[in-house]
Amino acid sequence: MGEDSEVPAPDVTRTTRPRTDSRRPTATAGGPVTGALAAAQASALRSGVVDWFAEHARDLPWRAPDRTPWGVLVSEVMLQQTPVVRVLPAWTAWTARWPTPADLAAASPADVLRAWDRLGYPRRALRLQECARAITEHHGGVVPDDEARLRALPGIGAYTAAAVVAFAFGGRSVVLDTNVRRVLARTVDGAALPAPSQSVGETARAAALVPPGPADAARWAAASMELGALVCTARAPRCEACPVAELCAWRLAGRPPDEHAARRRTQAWAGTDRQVRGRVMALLRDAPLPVPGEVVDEAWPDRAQLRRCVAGLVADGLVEEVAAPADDALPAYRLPLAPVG
DNA sequence: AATTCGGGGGC
DNA sequence: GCCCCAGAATT
Repeated sequence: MGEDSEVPAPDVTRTTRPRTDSRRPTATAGGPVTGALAAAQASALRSGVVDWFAEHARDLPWRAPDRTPWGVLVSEVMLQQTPVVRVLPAWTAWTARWPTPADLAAASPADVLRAWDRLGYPRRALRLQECARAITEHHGGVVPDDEARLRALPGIGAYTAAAVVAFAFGGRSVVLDTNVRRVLARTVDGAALPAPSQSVGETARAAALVPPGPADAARWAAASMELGALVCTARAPRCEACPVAELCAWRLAGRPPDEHAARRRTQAWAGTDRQVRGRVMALLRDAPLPVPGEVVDEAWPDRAQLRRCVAGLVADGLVEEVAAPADDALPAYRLPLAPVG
């Protein structure tokens, strides 16, 4: 990111901004779509964010002109709950090694899981390979460009399908990720953070904000996400650098605290099955040969929990059991060599 | 609607 | 230590 933190001051000379005295009706996220946001206000929001994006967009590799739809899809799956900075090196190595869906479809799951490394949620890696196989077998090796077919692929949910449509094909879709949710919660609803769970009304409101033209819609999607990632951040929002601070309901209300704070429970980590599973996966990733059960047992003090987790990993297709070398020995474990299906 | 599922970095 | 991160699938 060569861009430094100098952000041009908001263009206060532009006087076309509509008066804001018509106080925004206290619309909840699920409130009426039309009328929740004046048309002029919506227009100012979109143009402010898109113009800002034109100057401040990061040049991420999956945005490069030579990107492929498959590369975009891979990036989106990797970015599901994993920050950009950690995805960057993994994505580069991954796309160089498996440039097409057919390449990934033919790989060994063990290699796939090792390349996934510590991006987290390794089942995403397996689903991505299943996705590659489905594209290879059912779509002639070509990434579908419509939301319905994308949505039907393994590991592709509402967000990712919409994102691929917009970022790989420049199509029109409703891209509503954690960043966009937060930007709209603040600018439109005046809330510090969006509600813990995404509502139908919230989706409809986001849909109403998407520009009619495909190119504009795709640009709005990228721009609103980028604003959330770089300026309108969850922790320490940089309102002084925000292109739409002048119309942001949250800032105008004095940045009130999060109403849902009490209901947000942070995911426990220490001692959970997720930690144990992660430890086992790390052990097997680093092992060139099957690891004897006796060795796996040492990976976690609570043996019952450990064995339960290993069984879960086997059931999930993330780990393969190898027959014990002797009758009185435990089976060994390794990353799966061949796809299950 | 609520749970499960990794891992790391910023604060 | 707590919180969050370009979510999806399952129950």
